[in-house]
Amino acid sequence: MFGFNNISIDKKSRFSFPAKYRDSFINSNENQIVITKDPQYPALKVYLGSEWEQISKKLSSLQGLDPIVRNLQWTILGNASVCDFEPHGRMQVLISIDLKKYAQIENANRICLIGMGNKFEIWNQENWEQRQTGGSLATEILDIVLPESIKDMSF
Amino acid sequence: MFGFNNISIDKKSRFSFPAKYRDSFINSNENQIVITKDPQYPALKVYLGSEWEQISKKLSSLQGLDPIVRNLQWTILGNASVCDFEPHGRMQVLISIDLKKYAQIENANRICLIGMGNKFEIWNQENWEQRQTGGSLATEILDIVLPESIKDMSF
DNA sequence: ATAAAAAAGTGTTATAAAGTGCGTTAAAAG
DNA sequence: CTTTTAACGCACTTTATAACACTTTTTTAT
Repeated sequence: MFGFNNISIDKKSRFSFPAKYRDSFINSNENQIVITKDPQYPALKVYLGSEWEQISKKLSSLQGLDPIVRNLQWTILGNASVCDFEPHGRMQVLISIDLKKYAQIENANRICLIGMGNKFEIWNQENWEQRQTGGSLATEILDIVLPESIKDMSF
Repeated sequence: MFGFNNISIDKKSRFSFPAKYRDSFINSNENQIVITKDPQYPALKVYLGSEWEQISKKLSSLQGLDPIVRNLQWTILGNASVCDFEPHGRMQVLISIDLKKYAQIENANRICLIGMGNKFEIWNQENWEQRQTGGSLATEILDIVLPESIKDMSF
C-alpha cells in the first residue's frame, strides 16, 4: 500500500480509500482502521487494525514514568480513533474534528493520503508540498532525546 | 478504548462515557468503574473494575515503609471512588467534589476524557492542552526517586 | 429529638447535533 | 462505449446534552 493520493473529504468529514487498495485490505482481513496524531508533524497516521493492535500494546506497556514515553502515549494512544471498516463496502472513514484541527485540514475538502507500506499518512496539501521541497525537520532532535525503550519502535 | 473526548459534565457532576466504548465495556463484562487521583498530574485516572482489582491488589501489597510507595498508596488507593456502572444503560458516572478539585474541574461544565487503552484519564481542558503542547514536567524527578518495586507497574 | 429545609443524588424526557447508509450523478479508466 | 471509481446529496439513525421531576440524604432550627 504505497503512493500519493489527493482525495476528497465530504461535509461530514468522511473520506474513502482509493479502490486500488481494496485487495490488500481484503487479503489481510481488516475490519478496523485507526487514525491518530503523528507525534512529530501536523499530520495523521492511519493504521490497519492488526497493525494498531501491536503498536498500541507495545506502547502502552512501556514505563509511563518517563516523560517522553508518557507524552508519546498521550499523543498516539490518547488521540486514536478506532473506526469500523468494510473492505467490501465503500471503505469510508470518519475523521474527528480534533484530528482535523491537528492536521490543519479543518476546512479542507481535499486531503493527501500517502501510502507508506503498512500504514498511511494524512496531510494538509500545502504542508505536504512544503515538506517535500523543504528539508527535514525536528526529527533528528527527537531521535537523540528518545529513551532506549522506544528506539526500536516505528510509529 | 482509545482517543480524545471533550464531553459535558452536568450540574450534578455526572458525565457519561461516549457510546463508542459501549461494546468494550459489555465484552469485558464491567459493572464497576473506579476513579482516583493521578499521582503525577492534576488529573484523574479512570479504571475498569477488573483492572482496578489487579492494580489495587498489587499496590496495597507493596512495602509501605518506603515513603514514595506509601505516598502512592495514599494517593491512588486512598482517593479511589468506586461507582456502579451499567454498560447497557447510560454509562453515567458521578465525580466527587474532592476529585473535581484535584483535577481542577470544579466549575467546568466540560472535561477531557482520554482513552489510553485499558484506562482513561480525565483532564481539565486547559491543562490537557498545555501538557500536549508544552514540554514535560516534574516527572523526571519522580523517575529517579522511584523504588524498584513500582518501576514495572504502570498506573 | 423532630420537623422542615436544603442539598445531593438518581432517573426520565425532549431536542439538537453528529454520524451512518445508500442512491444518484459525474468523472475516469479500460 | 462500457465499466469502474469518486464525489455529492439526501434521508434516516444514533448520540449528546440540557431541562425537569423525583428521591434520598444531610443540615438547620425549633
